[in-house]
Amino acid sequence: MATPLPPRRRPTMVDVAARAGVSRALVSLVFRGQPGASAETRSRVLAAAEELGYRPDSAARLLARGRSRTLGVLMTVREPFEADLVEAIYPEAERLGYEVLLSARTPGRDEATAVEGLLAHRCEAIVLLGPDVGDAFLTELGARTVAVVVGRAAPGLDSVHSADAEGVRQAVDHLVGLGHRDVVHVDGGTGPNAAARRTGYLEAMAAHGFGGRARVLPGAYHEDAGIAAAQALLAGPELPTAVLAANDRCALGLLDTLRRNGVDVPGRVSVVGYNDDRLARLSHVDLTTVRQDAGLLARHAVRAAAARLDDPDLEPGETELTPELVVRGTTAPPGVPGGALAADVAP
Amino acid sequence: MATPLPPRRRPTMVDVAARAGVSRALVSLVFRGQPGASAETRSRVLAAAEELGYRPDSAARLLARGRSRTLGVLMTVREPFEADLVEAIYPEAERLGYEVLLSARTPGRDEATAVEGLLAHRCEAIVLLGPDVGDAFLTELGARTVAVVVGRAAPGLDSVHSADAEGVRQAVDHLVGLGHRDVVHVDGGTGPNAAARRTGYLEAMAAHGFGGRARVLPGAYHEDAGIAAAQALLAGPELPTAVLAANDRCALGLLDTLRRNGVDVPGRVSVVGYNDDRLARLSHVDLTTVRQDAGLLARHAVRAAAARLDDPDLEPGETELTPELVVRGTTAPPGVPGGALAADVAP
DNA sequence: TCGTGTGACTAGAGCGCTCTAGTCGCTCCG
DNA sequence: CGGAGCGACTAGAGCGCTCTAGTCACACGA
Repeated sequence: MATPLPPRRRPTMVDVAARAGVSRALVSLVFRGQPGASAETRSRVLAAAEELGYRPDSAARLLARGRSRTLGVLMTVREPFEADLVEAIYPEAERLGYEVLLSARTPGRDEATAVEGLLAHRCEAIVLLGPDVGDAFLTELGARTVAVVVGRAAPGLDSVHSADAEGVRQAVDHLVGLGHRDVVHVDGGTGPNAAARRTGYLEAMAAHGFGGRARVLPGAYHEDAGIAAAQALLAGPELPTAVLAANDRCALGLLDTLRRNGVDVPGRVSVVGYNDDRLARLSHVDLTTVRQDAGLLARHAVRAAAARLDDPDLEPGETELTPELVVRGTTAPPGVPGGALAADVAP
Repeated sequence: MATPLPPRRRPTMVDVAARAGVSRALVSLVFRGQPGASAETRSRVLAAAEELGYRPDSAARLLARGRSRTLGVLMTVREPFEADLVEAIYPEAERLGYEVLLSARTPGRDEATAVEGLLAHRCEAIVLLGPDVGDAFLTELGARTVAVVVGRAAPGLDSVHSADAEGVRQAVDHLVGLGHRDVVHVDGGTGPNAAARRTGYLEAMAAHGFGGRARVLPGAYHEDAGIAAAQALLAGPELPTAVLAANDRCALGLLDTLRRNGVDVPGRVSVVGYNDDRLARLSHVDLTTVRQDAGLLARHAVRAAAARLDDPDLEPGETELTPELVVRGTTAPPGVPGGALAADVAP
């Protein structure tokens, strides 16, 4: 008995109800998993739905229900750390009974457009990933809907981020503990959190009594900045024994350029990144870095959104998670051949 | 005259209509940009909407309109090539008047779930990125909705992909042109398109009269496979002078491992990737690779979806784009010190 | 015998839009 | 002067659901 496919029309509840010989309301009931239908009827409805290839229309469902129970996520394709976040958002949202809609910010599509799309789809809350969202934009958005920012502090909004100064301090402690004295920081420029990381570095150096040796190189949150910084270091009078990069991508550029120029890492120079994104963990990179736990950040963000949704009068809060240093293969005590090699490399 | 914000309720057309002193229908008309409203009324409506912070609810709009004009995109966060595709899909979709909804396949969220979400949101067509979608899944999906697969051929569905054998041939031609005789292929294992690339390689080698020297190493589409292949080569009796990797990620692992073991690339061994994703283009990678034009693939995919939507009776078609070799810094003529170095490296 | 539960089911009013089929005043023409 | 034509606007049905307020049959205790 082949299913008589209606022309092209997508089957609705009415079709299922007719086929199962029950009312529309009963079908709705079954699909919402509510009590009130006998086991026998329930399975008959389900079978009818299956035969027709019926699936509930979430537009209609959204409309009829007051709430959409949908979370919008603003992301950047291509940022490995955000990918980690997205992966972690899905399960937590599901656990709390929310659907997730993704919208990407790209070079040709700004945040406003991306968010507009999410809002039009009735997202109850927006989770903004990545710190490169404008401040003015944020406050305006916060006034209009529930918004949670992941990766940086946001005044007047819910935000989840890690304690950057603390993370940097751990990295400096680790390097100093290994015996390093000349630790250079390649910073994140004007990027968000860059100031916090920079300050954290300076303070940590001072705390160890190396305030005078602290040295900050201008950088940014991408590979090219790392490459440029490495070239600057190679051209300088003497290589430091350790470099603390603004983030993992910057560290990667740095690492690669140093090695290509015959500098042994970690033998001659130790390198530390920040974020612990997937790239850092790859076996051929094996970067010592400061981990921001993407899973934890994501869970907190989703919960914050849900909490605000449950109680709109809740004060927006800032959640600061403690980052954790992950020691891998790019750090070691300053090498014995250090001085000699430095001389070799320096002009 | 402050806007008297209603408790929390999102404003609707009725609110706007009341404020502007017109009917609901007129507001709808204005928002759809249809003729039939005087310029004066139009701006009055727009002003009222602005004051109330009204934005049309796309769930309701979707429901009322027959069509959703929404394209669903199934993607994998974290695959650089897919990021390129997504970035290119947005503008083309907008050009054709479609919205885009993203849904990610993650380790904990399979394709079926991701697609289900898109379908529930009334996407008219689904664009599936990345070739790791199951075949059975595809045919079932194709029967249910308009689906376009990007990155591989798909029987009975619209698909857009590049001519893999041709791309590989270009790579082999390039290497042979440089003087290489011993070109090894690290393949993509059972991965999609891997067979096509493998065959392309074997045929190209044969065409140059080197069929007997052709050598395929088992691999996969990720960095670890490249690392393993490099280790196998290093452990072997003699290094080839060139390696053609299954894709860029594989090439990256290969590249890194070779260099770490003191093998000069491209001096001693040339390496070629496949895809030309962003990573390959980074200045510190600078990989010679076969480009699949993400922008072109994306545009074709979106257009194919739109075309099928306009005319459901259209035969599904396979679009094959010609890939193009991009010569960068990882290929060079086989080095003079080749033989000697090979002996050095071999045990 | 009647209430009074209770479990299984249904009727019908929305949700916020779109869209068809109007109505209402005008101007213009024969 | 009557109506055709037109621009500006409105009424109201309907999209596919959810949800409240039922109805109906049946068992059970007093």
